Order: sequence, then structure tokens, then C-alpha cells
Amino acid sequence: MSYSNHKLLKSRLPGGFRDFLPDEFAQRQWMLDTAVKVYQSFGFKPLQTSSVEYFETLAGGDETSKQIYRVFNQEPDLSVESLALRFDLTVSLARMMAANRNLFTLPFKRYQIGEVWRGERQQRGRFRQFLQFDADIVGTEHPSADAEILLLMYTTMQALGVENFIIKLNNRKILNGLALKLGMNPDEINTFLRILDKLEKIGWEEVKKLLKGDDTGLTDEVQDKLSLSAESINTVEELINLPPDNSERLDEIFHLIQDVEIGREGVGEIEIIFALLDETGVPEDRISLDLSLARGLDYYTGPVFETILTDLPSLGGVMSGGRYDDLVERFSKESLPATGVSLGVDRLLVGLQELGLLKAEQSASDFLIVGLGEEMRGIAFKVAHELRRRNIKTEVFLGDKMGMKQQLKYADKSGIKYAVIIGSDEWAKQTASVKNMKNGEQIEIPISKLEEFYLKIRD
RNA sequence: GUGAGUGUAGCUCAGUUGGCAGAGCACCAGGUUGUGGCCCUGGUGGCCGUGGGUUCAAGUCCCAUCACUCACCCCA
Repeated sequence: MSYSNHKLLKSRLPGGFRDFLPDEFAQRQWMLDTAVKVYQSFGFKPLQTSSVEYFETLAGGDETSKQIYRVFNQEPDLSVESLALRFDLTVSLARMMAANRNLFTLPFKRYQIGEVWRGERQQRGRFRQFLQFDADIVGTEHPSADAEILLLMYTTMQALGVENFIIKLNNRKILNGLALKLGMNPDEINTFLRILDKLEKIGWEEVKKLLKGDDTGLTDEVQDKLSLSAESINTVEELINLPPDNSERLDEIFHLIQDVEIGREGVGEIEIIFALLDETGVPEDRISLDLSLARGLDYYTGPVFETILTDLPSLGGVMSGGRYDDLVERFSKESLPATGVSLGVDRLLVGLQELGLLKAEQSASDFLIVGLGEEMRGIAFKVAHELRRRNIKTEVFLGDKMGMKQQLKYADKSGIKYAVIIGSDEWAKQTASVKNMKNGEQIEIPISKLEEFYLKIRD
């Protein structure tokens, strides 16, 4: 080794980026496998888009473009157009659909697994690189597509073994209708939505202050303030304090905003969604109409969804999405309505870990062929190769010393179930001493019977 | 970008009013030359995040800086 004099680098990783060691990776993989099965059962088709896009393709609203990671060459001057890493899978999907729309039968349903990047400060359950698992339906305005996405969300959470979750549902059209009714201009609407979204976190009294324009005593300079009339605030309050039952809520909302067309439309869509979900027997309390749900991404136009773990609400949404009917218009003159959802795999993984809902995934091998002594190394290779050809997970020891101690220790620490010990004695008899690493029991059997032995102990 | 907290062995962390750099776990060797875990004995491993200052003396006090973590914003 010629590295003895070099200065040691710290083995550090930038915040928000992570390594996955085998055990955790296996858990994450299990989540993906589980979700893939659900998505496929709905008929969603797999698809992948590029991780790198032109910056202008991704840059939409103010807030998101600040978080976009830029990609540079070694000589930035040479790259004429600026490139960036995608911050979600949805914008790329819209771009791709616009470019290839005649290749797809509409409505088109696709799923996609992919890493995305956002330049944010790391927090619990929040990373700078994380895995999203999306399902989207492109090419239909019908609320049945939104209902299907909600059903997919519910089914996925169930399949992942999550008991305590709520899917919040709202409709941007209802909120827009409300804003119109209250006489807000378009600039104020986004502020209104952001304030409303804080309801669960800071409570109605604080929200009221923000709507009124009072000082809140909240630490930061909270820039979101409106100056609504007392009457308007009363209307908002009525909409916030609705009965628990979804259909009663809808009725009340309808009464309050029936004179605004877009609001009526929004209520109608939610009615259709609930009617369809009702047919499936999804419990009513799982999918809850929540008018305070706004969601930030500026491309949502209709129904929006967010899944919360009720035992861990502070983690934020783990599977969220909504309808974005205008997004494809950024790339094409023809509009292409769409709706979809994104499973935050890494965030949900953190949540399930904290709640202790993940079982240890086993990736350990069945056999370690223990050849005793250097002269038995080749024998071990030979025996292992035969077993692997029969689909038995088999390892040989690859360390320096072929001693009993080293090899049993390796088997133990790696969780290997059986040590198949072959010393010169055994080899002469064409047998192996098979040791159960869990209870220490050991029996001697012919090498030719190893497969039979494996089949017997497999379950 | 804003606020708070934390940086000491590979990991988790102790370290008192400033006075020899510590523990547990992990790793290596031995107790056991054909038997892992448990136990016992010994060992490797550190510029105390970095730079400056105060002091006879700094892991400890002061200043700066960087990094990480949590929270805000926003979001999966």
C-alpha cells in the first residue's frame, strides 16, 4: 500500500444525502415491491424519464425553481443551455407526454420510480435526494380518475401494513370559489391558501389573525398576511368548522358557495369521487374532506390529496398529489388534463421505522460451505457451485484463513442458517457435517444429499 | 434564507471549579491447532471539527469559521 502518507479524508456525506446499508435497503426494496404490485394491479404501466432536464423545462413557480439543483460541466462556459436535476417526476411526465402524445392511448396510466433532488435544508423525513414512486393518469378530466388515484393510495397504504393513516381530500376549485366569493384578487388567493394550510399546525385563532392582518407573535416575520373583513372571516370559519360526516360537509359547503360557478363545479367533482369510493367500501373516515388542505405546488388545478400518518402527523404528507390539468400546456398547444399521486418512499420509510412497523427483511444465505484448511478451498467452490445451480443461496468463505473459527464466526455474523463443514475426513467419505447455526445441532450427511436436506428444512 | 442545538476513538457518548484523553459497543489476538454466539484476559485505535486568542497550563474559557441535526419557510 502506498497510501500511508496521504492526508486522511473525512468519510462524510453532505446533509440530506444518504447511504442505504443492506438491512435498510432491503426494507426500502420491500416497500417498492409491495407498491409495484398494487400499482400494476390497477393497470398502470411502467415508464422512466431522464433525471436531467433543461432548467427552463423544470423552472415553473418561484418557490420550486429556487430548490432546483443545477448541473454544470467542468467548464460551464461550454454548456450553452443550463441543465438541472428533476425535483419531481410530474413535470418530466408532462414534458414527455407533450413530446409523444400520439404514442399513447388515452387515458394513459403510468407508474414511475425515481430519485428526485431538492436543494433544501435537511430535516426529519426530508432529504435533498429522495425516492418518489408516482402514479398518474393523463388525458381525462373525469373525476373517476381522481377517485382511482385515491383508491390506489388507500390500497397502497393498506398493502404496506399501515393501520393509522388518513387521506385528506380537497378541491382547489372549492378554494378558488371561496376566494372569489370573498372578493380576493388572484395574487391574494395563494396567500390565502398558504394561511389556510397552517390551520392544523397553528390553530384557528392564529389563522384568524393572519387573515385579519394582525400581528401573530409567531417567531418569524410571517410574510403571509391578508386583511379580510370580519364577515369574510366568519364565512371562512363556517367552512372550517364543518360536521365530521363527509356528505354533510359537502352540503354545507355547497350552500355557502353555490353562487360561484367554479365552487359548484368543485363540489360536484367531490360528490362524484365520494360516490365512486362508496361503491368500493373504503371506510369513510379514511378519506376525509378537509378544506384547509391547500398544497403548494403551483400546478394543481382541481382535487388535491395528502396522506398523513395519524401517529406521526408532524412528518408531513407521505403520499400526496392532485389534479394538474394545465401542466402539459406548458409544452404543447393541446391541453392534456392529468391527475396523479406521489409516494414519498424515503419519508414513509422513516415514518414506518419510527413506528416500528417494518419487519427485518432477511437476505441471509442458506449455506456456508466451510472447507477446513487451504487445501479444501477448491472443494468448497465446487460444492457451492453445484448448490447454487439448484437455486440454493450458498456462500464460501473468502477470507485469508480457512480455519473453523473464522468461518463459523462469519456464518454467525452474516446470519447464514447452516454451516456445511467439509474437512479432509468428511471429504474422504463424501460427507459433510451440517451445523444448524441457530441451535448448534450438527448432523453428518452425504454431500449428494445436501439438496434434499435443504428442501426438507426450507420452511 | 431565518432561529436553536451539537461537533471528543469506526459507532453511541462521558469528561467536574482549566491540571496525564475515558467508558460501552465494534475490531484484532489469546483462553479452545475441527466448532460461532455467552464469559474471561490482553491489544489496536485520538492534532478533542478547523483557525485564532486568553493562560504557566485549554477538550474545558473567549472570538471566528465550517459541518451536521432539529425547527421555520416550503414540501415526499
